[in-house]
Amino acid sequence: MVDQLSAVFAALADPTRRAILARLRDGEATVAELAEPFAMSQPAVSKHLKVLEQAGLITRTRRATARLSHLRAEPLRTARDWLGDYRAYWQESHDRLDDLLTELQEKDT
Amino acid sequence: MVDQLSAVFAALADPTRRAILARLRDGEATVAELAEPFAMSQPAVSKHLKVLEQAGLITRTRRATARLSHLRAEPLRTARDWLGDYRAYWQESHDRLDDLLTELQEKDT
DNA sequence: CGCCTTCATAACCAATTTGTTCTGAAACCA
DNA sequence: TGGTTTCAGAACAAATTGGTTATGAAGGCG
Repeated sequence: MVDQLSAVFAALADPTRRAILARLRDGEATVAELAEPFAMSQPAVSKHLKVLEQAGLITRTRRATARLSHLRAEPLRTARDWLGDYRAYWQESHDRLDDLLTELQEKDT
Repeated sequence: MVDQLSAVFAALADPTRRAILARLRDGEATVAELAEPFAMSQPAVSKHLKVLEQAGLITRTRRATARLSHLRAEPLRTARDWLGDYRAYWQESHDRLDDLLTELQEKDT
């Protein structure tokens, strides 16, 4: 994988990895904890964690024999910024009033 | 690919496909026009277009012998919404003042 | 009609992805 | 020290991806 953005999107393309990220919003977790919800072996989860780490979406620390994963959401902001460049194209109508209403709606969110 | 979100992120993971989407912001284009910037065969580009179409990111129409691709940005909004759920996690500090400032800053953008 | 242009599809190939099982390293615990 | 827990890495297999070349279908044009 050459660029950061491709790595992030590729990491997000897998539902298991998205679920792992969602879990990590509640705080750090061990590999076993992260593996628990999935019908998949521990090494498979370790591989997913490696993908997430290489995309910069998690960092990892040790505590005793456990390896803790931590969410690192910064690259998600980059991805979101990229998507933001298309904001003008995902509204059907393009007349002035509609743009204004959308603009106001944006401010509210 | 099971779900829509995975398909969209997978489609975005390729720089060629992101470049195609960017080009389509300037309006519809033929396969030949889309292929022109890339050092790659026409069938390769056709395959990329198929991936984009299946992710719902383009629609296609005919005009004479040409097949025109049109940007359909709606799924990008869905992807951006998903990323938005992590907004609270991509700022380092989490104290109240910082949150308030970020909140205000958000409204400005 | 016959030709040309535009493009999709088929067949193929190499590399990558996503899972598996087996093994062993690292760090704590009795 | 020796055992246990936690996890990563190696080796393997199957499916997918991203490219190729060859072919032919669809639709104007002389």
